[in-house]
Amino acid sequence: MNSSTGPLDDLRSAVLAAAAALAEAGPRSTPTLERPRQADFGDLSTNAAMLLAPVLRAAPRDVAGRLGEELTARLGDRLAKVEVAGPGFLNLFLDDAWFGDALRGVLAAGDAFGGGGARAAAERVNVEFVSANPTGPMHVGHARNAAYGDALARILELHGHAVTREFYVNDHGSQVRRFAESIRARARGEDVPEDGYRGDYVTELASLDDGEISLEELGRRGVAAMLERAAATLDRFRVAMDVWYSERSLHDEGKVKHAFDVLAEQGATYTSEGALWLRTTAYGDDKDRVLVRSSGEHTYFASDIAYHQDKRERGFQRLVDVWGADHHGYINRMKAAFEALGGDPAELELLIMQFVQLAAGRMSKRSGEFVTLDDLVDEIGVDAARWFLLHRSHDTTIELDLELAKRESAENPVYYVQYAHARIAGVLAKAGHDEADVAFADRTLPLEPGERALVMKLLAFPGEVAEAADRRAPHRIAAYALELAQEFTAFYRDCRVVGAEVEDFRLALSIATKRTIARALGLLGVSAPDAM
RNA sequence: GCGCCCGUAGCUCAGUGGAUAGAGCGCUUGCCUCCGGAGCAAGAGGUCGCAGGUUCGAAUCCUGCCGGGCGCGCCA
Repeated sequence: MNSSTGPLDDLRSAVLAAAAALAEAGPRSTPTLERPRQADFGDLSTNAAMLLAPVLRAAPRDVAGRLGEELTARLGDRLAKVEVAGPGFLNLFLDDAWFGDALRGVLAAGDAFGGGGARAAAERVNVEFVSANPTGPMHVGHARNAAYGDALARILELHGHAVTREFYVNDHGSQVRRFAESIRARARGEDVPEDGYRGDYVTELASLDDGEISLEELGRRGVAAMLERAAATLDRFRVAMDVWYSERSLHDEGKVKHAFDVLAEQGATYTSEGALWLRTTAYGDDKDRVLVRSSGEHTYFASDIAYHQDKRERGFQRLVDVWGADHHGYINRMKAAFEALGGDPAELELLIMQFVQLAAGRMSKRSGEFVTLDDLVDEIGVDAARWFLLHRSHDTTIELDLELAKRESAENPVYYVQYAHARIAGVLAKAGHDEADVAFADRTLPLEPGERALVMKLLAFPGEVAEAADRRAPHRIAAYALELAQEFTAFYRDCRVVGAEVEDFRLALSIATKRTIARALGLLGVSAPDAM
């Protein structure tokens, strides 16, 4: 737990201390400290007095007045002015020196800026995502899952957690057999079976079948080939998995048996109608679930339980699974199973990605019936694709019209953000500044509104990272990056940098902005070019 | 029928108790002697699905409806 992650947190502490001076119990909930919509409401505003009023049984505006006095006593000349406004807001006007120190703080934080604000202790986190079946190419749904899981991992890392990125490989079971049968049929020039795989990619794998090998071996080779493609596609999409975890290995290494033993010890399994069941209803599921079918075959659920038990035994403090919306009906049973294994259900997070809906009538021809991740990257590039997939909340469906996306890619806001970054690089080049020396003298000329606004926006970054991390919401970083770029552009419009009397300050501000844009884009896996 | 997600500007969507609800795209009108015009400024455009409730205060929390998506296998 850090005592301070920046000037905003110092102010927040001062507000809380001032509140505590008025009422020992403090406000009934955490006060806000945020940038008001209107400039004449000050640099920052807090609702602390309104939260305190019921506790003190006093009028909110009176409480605000007293709170302002307490705050003034604590902050001295850093606080240029306080005003009581509206129903009881307290608007804070900060001194120029405060902004100068704040900017120095941003620059001094260097690569750590934005991180270190973890509200909870750092954890070892396993993020399992994509996990596309190795029997077909990855489509846009996997692309969204990949972009989201990877960005979440990057955000959690900056936030201070130790993250493992993991891909669960479904290389076991009937689908692999059907995949092998499909390849063999193509190798022989026959039609694929009724329930087989039909894409051209299956035909392309026909050479794997020399006619001698077993169906099982052919399945292994087919899966290996598909995984190689998946890894290449993900690499191109800037996703680097740490672990590719084989479902088959769970069976081969006795981990399924082990998980069954753990469940049996807890008395959570029973046999009925020739099948082995897990009593998930004891943990909130609507019905019990089969682990071993009466035929003797294990269900997919059995593998998944063993997989999660293995993750627990590998010492992660938090497990995050990123699933597609079509799996949400699976949540209760997985949570139940996790609890039956002895796990704390709070340590298992099952995040559901809503679908990418394809605009009707604009399907890709290449893969037959869907737009693949590779298609998307081919058409609009990694930066635009990742931005498009990440800039909305994961729990809302997004609509993809590939033709429209192509046409509009030049108008994509991601380029606006990148442009701001490149423009700063241009300004620095013109000033002959190498970004090494970011020192600046204390201001004698008053700060311009654009300068104050830009510093404030920079200071908001650590809080945004914390929110994005805690709420598993990378899209907030995209929104922040756009706002920061807009704030810089307004500053750039109003404040001459090169040759200005306060050039040193403005160069330092520009550099801090450039780094923060690059960092925010980096969290999304989007590049920040110096020229475009 | 039950469960999960969604319903906010023409379109795509931010906004999980605070001041006059925002952005991008699209549309209208201006702006290239000016550090990068992939830009800037101004403007039009809203019953925040509907109805109750909680609160000093609700797009936000609760309840019930309506509409859309998805899921309810001894499939994976």
